[in-house]
Amino acid sequence: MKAASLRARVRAEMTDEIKAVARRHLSTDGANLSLRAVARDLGMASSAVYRYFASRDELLTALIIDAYGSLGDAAEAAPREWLAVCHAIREWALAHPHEWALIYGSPVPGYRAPRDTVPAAARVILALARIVAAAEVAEGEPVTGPLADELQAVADGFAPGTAPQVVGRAMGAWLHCCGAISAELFGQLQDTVEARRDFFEFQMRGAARWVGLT
Amino acid sequence: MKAASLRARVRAEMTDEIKAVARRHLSTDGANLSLRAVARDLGMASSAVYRYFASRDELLTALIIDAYGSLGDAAEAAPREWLAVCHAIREWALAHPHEWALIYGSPVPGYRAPRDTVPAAARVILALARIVAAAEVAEGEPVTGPLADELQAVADGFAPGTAPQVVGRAMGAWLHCCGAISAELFGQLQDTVEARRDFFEFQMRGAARWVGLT
DNA sequence: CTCATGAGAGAGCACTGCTCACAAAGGAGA
DNA sequence: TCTCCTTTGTGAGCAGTGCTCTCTCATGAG
Repeated sequence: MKAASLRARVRAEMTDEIKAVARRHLSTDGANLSLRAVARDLGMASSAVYRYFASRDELLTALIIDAYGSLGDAAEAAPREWLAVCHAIREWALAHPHEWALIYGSPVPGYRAPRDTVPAAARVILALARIVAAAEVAEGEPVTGPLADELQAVADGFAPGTAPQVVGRAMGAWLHCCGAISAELFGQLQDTVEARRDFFEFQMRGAARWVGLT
Repeated sequence: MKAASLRARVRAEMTDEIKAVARRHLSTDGANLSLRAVARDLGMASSAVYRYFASRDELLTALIIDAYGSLGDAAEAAPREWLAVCHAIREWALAHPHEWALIYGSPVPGYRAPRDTVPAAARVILALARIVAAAEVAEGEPVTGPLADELQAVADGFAPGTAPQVVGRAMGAWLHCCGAISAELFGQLQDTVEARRDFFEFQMRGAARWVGLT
């Protein structure tokens, strides 16, 4: 796997370059990314790009996976504390709004790349789950029915030993976090709340209290 | 304004017909709505549609406003109770997923029609705000700083006499609601939670408790 | 040192949004 | 009633898109 990978090496570099240009286009033109424009910027024929990505959707999927990774990095780099991680996530979203829209906005073609994205997406959630699992939170009133089993399964996978209702509350906090960021990014708070950071912190403090942290 | 409106009348009918076909296309093809395809379905030249909508974006804006109206209707038709309204909103979203994506997903071209949509968007929120305003909720610990003033301004506009921190919590509940529905619709809960309705109810019960209802 | 494989070019298809000059067709004013 | 003139619809056309195909050619593998 040394000299044999020379060709694979330049291929990987080219792939990265395409993704970089595509990411730049994404941040200026929005979600309607043009493969031809990317090729034009790279000084190559549009058909050549298809040697690297079978379709525009495949390029987008690659960008989505990378975005999950980047967001995961940001979340893991923050201090292991609820508010810190939340703010790290929000700041990443503010810095990469179109990539946030790509992963948490409406699915672009009405279809979501199925399995490839799941592990990448899990990292951010895990960063929050770790905090909840590490803390001692009150269990509160239990959930019942099939939902309890499902939440128990999630708990077994993500944070063993956590009560299902705590998992449910943690997921709620995560939804609250996503909702707040998306609302801010997508213009839902326009002309209503300008103290965005304070508002977000207020929301996430509430979410933490609901989960049972502190 | 009687006979003079004959022309305006057929124009309005034509406009509605275009929007209806566009809505149908939206529900099958997703967000990448094709004006030409709509025209084709109507048996008219694509250029004729431009007599009614100056651009594809303008058509989409019209659909967005209509969607807000439809959602507002659904929310107002529900019993004036927290959980009932939340479930009505969710059920509307499940019935009109692409329209939900249109209004609460990522902005399609990176741009949001500015003022036209605001009053339409307010109705759903008002349906929830009424419930909070009508209930007697504990004020809890107060907010301070500029955020408090902004929340107070929102309170004065939406539900006079409500404490700013209650408004903040209510907005949080709304964000939680939006986040939960979007997550369900956009596939975030895939392979994790199947008891969707129970999960949503669990979330919104928690949101209500956080606001201070019941 | 050959030679197959991978990378790139370019034409082409069907589609898109949008503009333009043109042709009916109907209501408004004389 | 007759004449305009605004409104509505047409079809061609431009620039752009995703994607496929065939072709060429340099280069790394054997």
